[in-house]
Amino acid sequence: MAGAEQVSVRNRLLAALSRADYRKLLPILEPATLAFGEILYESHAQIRHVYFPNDCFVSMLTTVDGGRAAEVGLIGSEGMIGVPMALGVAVSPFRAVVQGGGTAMRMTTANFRRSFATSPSLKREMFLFTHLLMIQIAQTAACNRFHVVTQRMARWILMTRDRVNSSEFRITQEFLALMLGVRRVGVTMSMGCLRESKIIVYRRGTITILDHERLVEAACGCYKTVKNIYAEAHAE
Amino acid sequence: MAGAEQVSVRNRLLAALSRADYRKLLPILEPATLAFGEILYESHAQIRHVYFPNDCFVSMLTTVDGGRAAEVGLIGSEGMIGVPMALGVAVSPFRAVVQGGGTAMRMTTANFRRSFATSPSLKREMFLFTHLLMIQIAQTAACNRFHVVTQRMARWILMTRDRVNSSEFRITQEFLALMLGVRRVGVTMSMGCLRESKIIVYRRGTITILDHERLVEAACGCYKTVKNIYAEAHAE
DNA sequence: GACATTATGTTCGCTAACGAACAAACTTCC
DNA sequence: GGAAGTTTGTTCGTTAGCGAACATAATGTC
Repeated sequence: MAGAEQVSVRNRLLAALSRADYRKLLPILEPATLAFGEILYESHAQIRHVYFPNDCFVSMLTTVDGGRAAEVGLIGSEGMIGVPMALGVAVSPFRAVVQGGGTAMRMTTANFRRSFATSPSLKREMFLFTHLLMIQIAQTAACNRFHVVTQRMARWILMTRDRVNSSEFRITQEFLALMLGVRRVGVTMSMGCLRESKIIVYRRGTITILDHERLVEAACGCYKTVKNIYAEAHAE
Repeated sequence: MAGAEQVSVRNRLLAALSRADYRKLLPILEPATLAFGEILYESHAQIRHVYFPNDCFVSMLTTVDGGRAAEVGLIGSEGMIGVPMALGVAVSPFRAVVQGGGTAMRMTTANFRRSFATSPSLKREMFLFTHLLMIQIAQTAACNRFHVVTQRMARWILMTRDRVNSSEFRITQEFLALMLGVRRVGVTMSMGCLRESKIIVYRRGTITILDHERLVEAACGCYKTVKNIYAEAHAE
């Protein structure tokens, strides 16, 4: 048994559990190191583990036309990877790709099923997160419809900032373009604009936010909308 | 007590319940007639009833920038309106608008909470549907990103067809444009194309599908993708 | 230091869709 | 039968983004 004691558990979903439920989970939680680019779930594939990110974060992608993919959700320490399991489904409809490397706690689906049935606070927190993820996905749908690349990109940078909890992080334009479902040229242009306005700087795979406030202005309202809903849900 | 016996229950989620659970629900289910355009939930508003459509269907809309809205989900007799209740949340994140008038069974949130806790098959079916709705929303997000108006419109017509279960139904271009989040001009153009190709005909608020097969070809793959996932989920 | 590799920058012509405005046709209702 | 309202058709100039191709710059590797 791996034991969760070796790594500091900083997942906020786990942190919200009742003392009793958390104690029950500890022995079956094992720490896992997730590297950038690692694929946790392939689309339509069986879910083997449920992950609770500590300091890593993961993109959920949906593919269309058998090839092109777009990000529909971004999950960090506020949530979990494997939401379908909470709904009794052991197949992931999305591809889950590690976006920022780091550690996570994980447990097998078998262990998860047992704990889930007997841990009321785990149930409650996971359902709440499922609800929030659904809102995030829906907002992304509307966002994709109405907002221009610069706005969507600014939103993505902000969402990522919140999850790495740092105003500097590594990301290439190519990769960012993949997430947003646009050409790399579009990202180059948009990032050029933000740089010219001294809102961000970047060089070869690293972005640094200079002016958080103006970045929020540059982003569409979807950023604030979703962030507020997440915040309200945990204020109650 | 209204009693569900007066209206034939044709909701397929209810139909999938165990005999015992269904019996428990019958006395608290009341029939409701829903008219086109009726708003079941306003965004961020309290959920008072959960609805199980018999022959009506309902759009879930997300707004951005405090005004413009886009449809993120379409729900008919295969599902329910009020998914957040299954996740323990009594506030609807979306606006729910009746798209096609008809009847539905409904129950109050208080009654729902009681039944939900004691009806395993209701739980199972509602979680499954929550999962499916999430997939539909995510697919819409990617669809909005990649596909042109004609494809998205064709997809919408097909999805609606499946829910009214008829190749002819009433819808104005103006309204369709609102759902897709595009200008009415765009819908006029796209529908003109489909008419020219003899795939559909229409006149003042009524669409008729002439060639179902070619309409599927004109639509993006998102239609088939989601439809197959729904079908597989109920084949198990 | 030379070289391959990766990341970013720039250009081209083209198309889908935008906002705005107006015209025409069909219904409804008095 | 005429007026008002609703639905559909068409046009205008403008813009964001597309696909493709190529140029430059930074980094790692032997």
